[in-house]
Amino acid sequence: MGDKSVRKKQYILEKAREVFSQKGYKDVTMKDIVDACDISRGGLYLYFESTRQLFMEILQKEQEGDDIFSGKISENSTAAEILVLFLVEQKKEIIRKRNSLTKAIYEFYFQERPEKKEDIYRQDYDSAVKILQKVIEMGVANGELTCDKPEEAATNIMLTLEGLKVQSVTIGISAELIDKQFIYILSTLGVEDESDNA
Amino acid sequence: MGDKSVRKKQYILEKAREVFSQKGYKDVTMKDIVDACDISRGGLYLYFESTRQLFMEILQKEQEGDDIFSGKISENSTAAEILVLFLVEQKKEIIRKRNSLTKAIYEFYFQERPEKKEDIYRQDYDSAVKILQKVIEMGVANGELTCDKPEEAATNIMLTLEGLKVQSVTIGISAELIDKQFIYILSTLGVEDESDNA
Amino acid sequence: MGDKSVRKKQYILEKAREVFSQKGYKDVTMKDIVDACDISRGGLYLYFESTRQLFMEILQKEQEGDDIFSGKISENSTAAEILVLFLVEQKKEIIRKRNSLTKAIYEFYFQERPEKKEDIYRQDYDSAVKILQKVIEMGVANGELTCDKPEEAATNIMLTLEGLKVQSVTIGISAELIDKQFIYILSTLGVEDESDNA
Amino acid sequence: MGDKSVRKKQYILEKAREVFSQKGYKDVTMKDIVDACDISRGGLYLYFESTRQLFMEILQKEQEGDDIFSGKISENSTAAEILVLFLVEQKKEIIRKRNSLTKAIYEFYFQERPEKKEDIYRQDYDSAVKILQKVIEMGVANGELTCDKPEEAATNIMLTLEGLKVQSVTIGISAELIDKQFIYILSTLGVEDESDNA
DNA sequence: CATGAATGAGAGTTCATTCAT
DNA sequence: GATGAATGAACTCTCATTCAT
Repeated sequence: MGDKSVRKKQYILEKAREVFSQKGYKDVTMKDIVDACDISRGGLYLYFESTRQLFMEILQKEQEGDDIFSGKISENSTAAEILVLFLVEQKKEIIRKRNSLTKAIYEFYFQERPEKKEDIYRQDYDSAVKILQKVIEMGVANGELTCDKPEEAATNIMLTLEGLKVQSVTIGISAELIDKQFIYILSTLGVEDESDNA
Repeated sequence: MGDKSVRKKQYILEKAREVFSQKGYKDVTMKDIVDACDISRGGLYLYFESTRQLFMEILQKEQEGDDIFSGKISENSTAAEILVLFLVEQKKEIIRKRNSLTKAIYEFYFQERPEKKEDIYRQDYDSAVKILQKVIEMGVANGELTCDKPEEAATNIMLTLEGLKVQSVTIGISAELIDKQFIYILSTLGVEDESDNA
Repeated sequence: MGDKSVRKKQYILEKAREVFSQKGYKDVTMKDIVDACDISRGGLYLYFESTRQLFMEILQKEQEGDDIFSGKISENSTAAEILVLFLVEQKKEIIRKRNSLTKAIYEFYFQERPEKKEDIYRQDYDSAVKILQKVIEMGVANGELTCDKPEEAATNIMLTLEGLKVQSVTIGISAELIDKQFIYILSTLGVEDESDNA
Repeated sequence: MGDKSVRKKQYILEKAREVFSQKGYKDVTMKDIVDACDISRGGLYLYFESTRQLFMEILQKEQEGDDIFSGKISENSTAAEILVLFLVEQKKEIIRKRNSLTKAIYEFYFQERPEKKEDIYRQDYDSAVKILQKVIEMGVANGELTCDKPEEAATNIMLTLEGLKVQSVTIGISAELIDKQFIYILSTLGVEDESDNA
């Protein structure tokens, strides 16, 4: 029955994900999950012992599914193209209301800081900064981009994205504002806007 | 007793502020406030009907006390000087652990979006963007700064700050990183670093 | 309201005592107490945080009410008379079914060993042994009793009583058996039986 | 499979015995047994329907294994020798922490009084009293011992042992105290101490 | 025989909120 | 105004017991 068990666990994780995306992290109770899954109180505890564990496993799955730079990057992509692809991907993430864990993730991190090893979110962030830095350095090397401080530039992009994410779940944000910011970021790197990024 | 009443209300708000700065928003219970103020359960309800109301009044007071650009700006200050002053002020805000409502504010905004009129935080944000924009435009006008898109630049500064704030309460952040970002931001506006910002 | 509060606490302790005397220690739940007192779930927690605390306070009260040697001992009482008085008192204690905490006390001590200071039961036991020893020594001194080892004799009396108590709550015991044992104990101390002890 | 079945049942009983000796009676859950035996939840129920049934069967086995007077008694043993042998055996029983069911047995008997026929513990007790009485009478007959009331003396020995057992699982007891009591008991029967009983 | 997933009752505990004093 | 005792809803977690496989 291990097979069935695994499927049920996945099922619970999916349903729980919906709950977290609707209610954030702190308000979610085991009862919410139980109701969403239509299983018994005790049944849930067979698979997960707390909302914390549930959430951490959801984050885990989330990251596994994600490829921070979608596979569409070809060998011949220019640095600017890669940056644009990355930003477009991020925009989708920021925009979507339904199914977004953004709020829940923040609430989770406000409350507890996981061990370094388990801290998937942080790992993702750090690796994204590094990759961006590489891309910028590459762009500078072949004359595409202008930038004195690739590391700071990369960090700045990530912080701006973080700011956008937060605003999207607090005071709200428009797609246009995101676009404008992306164009601005690219302009500080010497990339001039020729077309839309939507 | 109106006078006594007012003083008591202020007293409660002060004590409650401490509680919120320690525990964030969602974890705070009316009991926490009662304990912190050393008043009776029923007594608290005479002044405030919920933690929500308490928090909103704290935010209100907070804004009244704040002057986003500290009064130190003289008539002769250059645009760059004003920007630096502003950023230094923000850094203090981000760094301080004690007495910071940052986490509580985020948690509050995750949960409820107040009416526009009451939405002090948003109003502050909007006005800060406008002022920054003005300062940048001024700097561009007198040749101090270089910037094609003052509005986007101003917004970008605020978003970067937002990003820094969030990180300070999630994965943590170092004073150096903040400094580097400030220098980077100024450099994108054509201000070259000649000295420390600490 | 401190007065009312105190009275309510006493009321709860009384009702709880009944519950413990009926159900022993381990089976008693906070809900049992709540039901017995006809108060609300939360109400009980205002006074006691656990069945353990309840039970310990009951033991405390119990001991305060008890005087191990009832006040009836006159100046002229002989050692044998004192012993008989003591044993008769113990018999009452062992016999009574209703209102006896014997079972609960054992269950409590099986589970947790309180700090020495809080360990009222043990203190009582130790002091009883010492007093018995003194009485026996007194009796030996004035030729009433015969005993080479007063300390061991005193301990033996207490252990026999302990044995009787345990049997009374396990396999059961008859009043006659208790009497016979008392007579036997006295006879080992050289006191001959002239009358009944019931 | 009857054979296999029997072996499995015995296996469960052994493991369960360990659990009871560690946790007493009341705290033991079917889950504890399942975990200790490393079998399935349902599997356990095929053999035993409750912890009660388990415990009673353990007691049964226990008694079958026990011979209250170890086989070492020769034809020529004196009454005093037999008594000492018996007491030494009891001391071992009282002292050992590991594998002792003492606490569990008391908890069991506090909760339920089995039918006379099933009441192994009581049967053991009664037969021990009778045997002790016989031994004492024998000792008196051949001048070894002095005792007017052999039945009460036998009962007293058993009650003292009961008291020692209880104390060993409540407030604790030292080996020396046990020795002293044994010497005292023997002395009341006219047996003088010449050597150690350890 | 054997498994182990599933159920649901019930215990412990905390809190917002009310209300007699 | 002010108190704090009282209530009851809601949440977490554990277990005995059942049942499809």
